[in-house]
Amino acid sequence: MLNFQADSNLSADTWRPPFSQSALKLEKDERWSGFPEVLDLLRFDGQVRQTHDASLFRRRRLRAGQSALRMGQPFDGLYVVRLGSLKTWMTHGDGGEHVVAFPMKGDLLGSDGICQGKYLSEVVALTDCDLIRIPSEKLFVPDCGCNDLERVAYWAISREIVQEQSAYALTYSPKSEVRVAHFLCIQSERFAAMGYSPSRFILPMTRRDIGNYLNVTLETVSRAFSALRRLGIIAVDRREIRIFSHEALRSYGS
Amino acid sequence: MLNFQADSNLSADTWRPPFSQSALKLEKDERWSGFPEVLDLLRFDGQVRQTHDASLFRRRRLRAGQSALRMGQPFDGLYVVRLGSLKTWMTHGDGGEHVVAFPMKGDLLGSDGICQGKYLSEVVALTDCDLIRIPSEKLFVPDCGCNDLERVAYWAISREIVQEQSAYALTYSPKSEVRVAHFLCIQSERFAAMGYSPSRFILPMTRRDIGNYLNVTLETVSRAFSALRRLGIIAVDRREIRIFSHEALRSYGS
DNA sequence: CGAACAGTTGAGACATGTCAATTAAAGTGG
DNA sequence: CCACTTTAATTGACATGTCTCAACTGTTCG
Repeated sequence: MLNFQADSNLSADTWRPPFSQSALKLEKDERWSGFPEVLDLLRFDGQVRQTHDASLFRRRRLRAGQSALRMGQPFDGLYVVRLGSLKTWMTHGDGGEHVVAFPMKGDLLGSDGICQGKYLSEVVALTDCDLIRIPSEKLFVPDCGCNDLERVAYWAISREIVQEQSAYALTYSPKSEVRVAHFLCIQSERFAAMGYSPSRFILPMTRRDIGNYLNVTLETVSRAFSALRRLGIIAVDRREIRIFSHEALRSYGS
Repeated sequence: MLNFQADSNLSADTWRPPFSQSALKLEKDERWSGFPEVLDLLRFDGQVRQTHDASLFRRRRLRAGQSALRMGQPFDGLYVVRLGSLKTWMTHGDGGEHVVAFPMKGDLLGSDGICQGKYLSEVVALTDCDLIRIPSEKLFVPDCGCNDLERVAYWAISREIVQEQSAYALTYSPKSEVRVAHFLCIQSERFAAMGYSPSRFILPMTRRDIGNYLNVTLETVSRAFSALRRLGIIAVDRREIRIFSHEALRSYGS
């Protein structure tokens, strides 16, 4: 029986939805983040002139289900995810909705709002979230452009492009099972990049969201999970995923 | 018989692959572009401090089939397409390739190279092309960040994000015919944005490229074209497309 | 406790992929 | 300039993968 039982204990580094109990209260007084924390969250590896920048950025907390950004809303800044998982989606003109990303800790929100001065996608919190707001006033300083923050922000935006291209390439596979396997690989890598276990994590999104993201139906996602489970590559229990062979998952279908 | 005959004359504003005869020779001496031309190409609608910026940017010409950017190559700047059509693709790890964009006049190339210092996708010219190089020296000036160019570049990068999201949403449709119809809509709009006819143009890419881009086989693309032709919505002759009803094309499948 | 939702699984319909044949166009070399 | 090859594109027949519809279970939430 490969299926992972929900009642067994999760290890300390297993990712789980944050603030599920009352973690929010524990840091009630920490409502600001500094520039170094932003750099750390973004995993910025370049050089900045003044690491002693004393700028403080206001945090914004969201309950699961709340909107972080609304489509059409005027651009008022970028957000860095400090904690939590979100879902970015666009309406497809004719009413159809399409999930385009699942932002997590360290990801940037709102970068699509710069060019038209308004956000062009909707971002909703899947779990309780903690965001750091980088207001447009600090981004676009007209008097002096000598601004480390601006440089870092644009570096992060370039990274967004890469991530989107990767995500786009994700949907390029003839078979849905391969797409799902690849999706799990990417999720695993992202959890690893955040410092959590790459072999055991809880997906914050529904099967329907995954299917929408991968352009298959939720039933197909479920069947793909079951197929991978039968092969002994993963274990599935609701939204909890355990990966037994990253190699098999990565090379699945090729 | 709706099928458009190849031997009939194309109107002046119908887009056709540039430099097909000897247009290159005509502007042999124009090897530089100024800042205003870059702004115009990018269709930048914001404010810049000094429109009298005398910066000149070197152009780079490519023959059809030549690479504009190679994956892994160190980042040395961004490029703005002045003329021509290109194809951006990524290798998918296991050898599979995926077309992620079809850049055209006014589009930005190389924005995925900033965050890791090397280009992460391959860009190849589908037609003869003329690019404007914006070197990284001019983009990242360490001594004084009061740089309009940098601001415009990042604005354009934000637009890239939006375009990619739209392209990603493109693949979200249950049926392949809908995807192909939507693809033609987008192409039409892009030709219109460049000042060409939205109702009559020549696709620069093969059916295989389109299929790869939309994640269907080339036969399915061909069948979708034929289906739309039989409905009287479009006419197809090789790579030349005529659109008889933009409305029908846009709302197809919904 | 009942309602709503998330998820799994099955059966059948249908769309798309695969394989193959054909045509037209474009490039190649004598 | 003409055979020759290669490539792009269309179309058909068939196999197969995915969607649709449906039933059922377990969980969550009021």
